[in-house]
Amino acid sequence: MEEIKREYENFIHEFINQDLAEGVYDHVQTRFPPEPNGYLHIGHAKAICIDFGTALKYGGACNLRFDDTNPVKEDVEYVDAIMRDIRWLGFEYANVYYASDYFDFLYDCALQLIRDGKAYVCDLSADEIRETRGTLTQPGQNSPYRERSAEENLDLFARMTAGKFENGARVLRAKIDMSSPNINMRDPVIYRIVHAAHHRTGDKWCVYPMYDFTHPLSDAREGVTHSLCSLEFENNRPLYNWFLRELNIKNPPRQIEFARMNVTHTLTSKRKCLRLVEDGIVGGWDDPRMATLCGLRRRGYPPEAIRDFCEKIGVSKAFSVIDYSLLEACVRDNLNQNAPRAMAVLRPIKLIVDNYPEDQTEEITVEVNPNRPGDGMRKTIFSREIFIETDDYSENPPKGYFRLTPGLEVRLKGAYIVKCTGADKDENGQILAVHCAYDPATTGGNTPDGRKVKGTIHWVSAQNAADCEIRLYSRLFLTENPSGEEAEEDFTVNLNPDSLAVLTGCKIERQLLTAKAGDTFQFMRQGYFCADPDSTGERLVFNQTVALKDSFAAKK
RNA sequence: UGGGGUGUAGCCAAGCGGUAAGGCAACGGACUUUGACUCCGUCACUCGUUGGUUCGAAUCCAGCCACCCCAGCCA
Repeated sequence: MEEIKREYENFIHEFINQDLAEGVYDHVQTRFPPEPNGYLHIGHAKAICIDFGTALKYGGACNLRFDDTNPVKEDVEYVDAIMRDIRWLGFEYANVYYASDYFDFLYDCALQLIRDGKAYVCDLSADEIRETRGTLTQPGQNSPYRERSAEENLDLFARMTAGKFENGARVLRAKIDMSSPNINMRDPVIYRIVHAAHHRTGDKWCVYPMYDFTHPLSDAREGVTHSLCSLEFENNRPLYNWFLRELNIKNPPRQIEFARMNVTHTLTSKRKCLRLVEDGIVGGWDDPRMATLCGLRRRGYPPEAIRDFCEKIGVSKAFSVIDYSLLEACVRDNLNQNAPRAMAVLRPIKLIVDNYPEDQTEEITVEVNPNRPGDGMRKTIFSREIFIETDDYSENPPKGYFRLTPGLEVRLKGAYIVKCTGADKDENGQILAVHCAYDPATTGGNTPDGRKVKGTIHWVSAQNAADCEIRLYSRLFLTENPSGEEAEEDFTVNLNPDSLAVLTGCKIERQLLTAKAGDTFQFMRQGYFCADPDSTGERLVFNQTVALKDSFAAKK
């Protein structure tokens, strides 16, 4: 246990440990500060795990704070979704705050800056401000309005606030240094006029504070000690500290940056995701192909697996793109341990057990999850006609093939040992059905005589199938990589009430899944199925297949 | 180009002057009532690069190279 803890030590903890040791802080408080302008995705999961995980590690609190300072982009739809997704991921926020709750406080701070001669109202247009900001190599020029008196600034700012001016007519700027090599310090805008209703404050305001001004002061007001954010804000840190210093904030929070997460084949750009939704390319933000947390949830990804993933990728400042296979490994690992099993047949072919009475059926039992004996057994029906995978029968098997082939035996999982006796074909040589004979002495697939049966295949009773719909995704990613597969295919599936399924018309073989008639499934890449928790309330899933097929193919 | 960052295996990532952890992927092999799972083994004489300091450098110093971020009245 101790070793595991040590493994997750990272540079953020080093900073915090030092702060604690030096008495800079006597506790730790963090925050997760999303802007409610979109859904949380896998990339946010890392930030959430770091923000909440760090608080947890030090016994402190982590609050959720909505950075809602730009009314034109934000919406309550997103705040609700964000809260839901964080809870689903498994984290409890101590409080929910909104930057908009601090508008009065922030306004007072702005007034203070003006009185102190550290902020001024600037009449330059957006274009003029850009032109006088200078470039990467050239310093900017002071605004002609930079030396206005505090009185004039106060009056102007009051009129801005009173709605006397149009959008963009004037802004409030911090008076710092137009020649700073850090462009963020060149008299940044801290308030702008936006005549738009805010999703929480309505029409109360028509001036809104900018991020750079809002963030440090919100952190300070909440008592945040360590403000963890991603690398692109490193350039903003001097500004973050400037506001705290100029406003004489005691016990100022400290900003620490870490590299954000990128995952191969995964699209996390808010803008692009929004377009996919708006253009109807996907069914919504929670479409299983989306990398949003709610999309992953509908894929059947357990939240524990996502947290495990975030721990495994570590925390550093190096720009990284994590291979998707790591995420999948975490999901597989979790599912393999916890998911109930079932048999399903994709691309079915009929297997007729000739010596089994036509009117007979019997109940067989199989473990729910071989890794968890405590989960008990499940029942399913065996009958004379069953479906098996087309690929599990071969007339001219390659070397090393140990599934069904004429003259040889194979075990039907949980049922009987059968020997293949031949197959029916149509005039074109297409196989219509495979025939076999079962050994009544091998109930449950046991071999009382001790004989070795190398192959075991899954199957499903042909009689008890009921129709239902299945949506099948041959690839769960939407990707920017043109070589990435994006196909979505719809299939019809037959499910019987006893957790046996026959899936017809799809390309994937050998799956294990749990199902009830009427369930909806998503196929998730090659490897596992998942029930849609929204429709069934239960997560299913797991399999092994394609990996099996691949390794088999590789051996040939 | 000014400033701020980052470079350790195919992908992440430890390492903090004493001779390159771990995970994913890959590849061998064993086991198996699903060829999955599980298990065992292999996988960096070398840390972007060139020099320097040192008995000793991935770790310290200098130069160079590559990539990322900043010129929103976005966050």
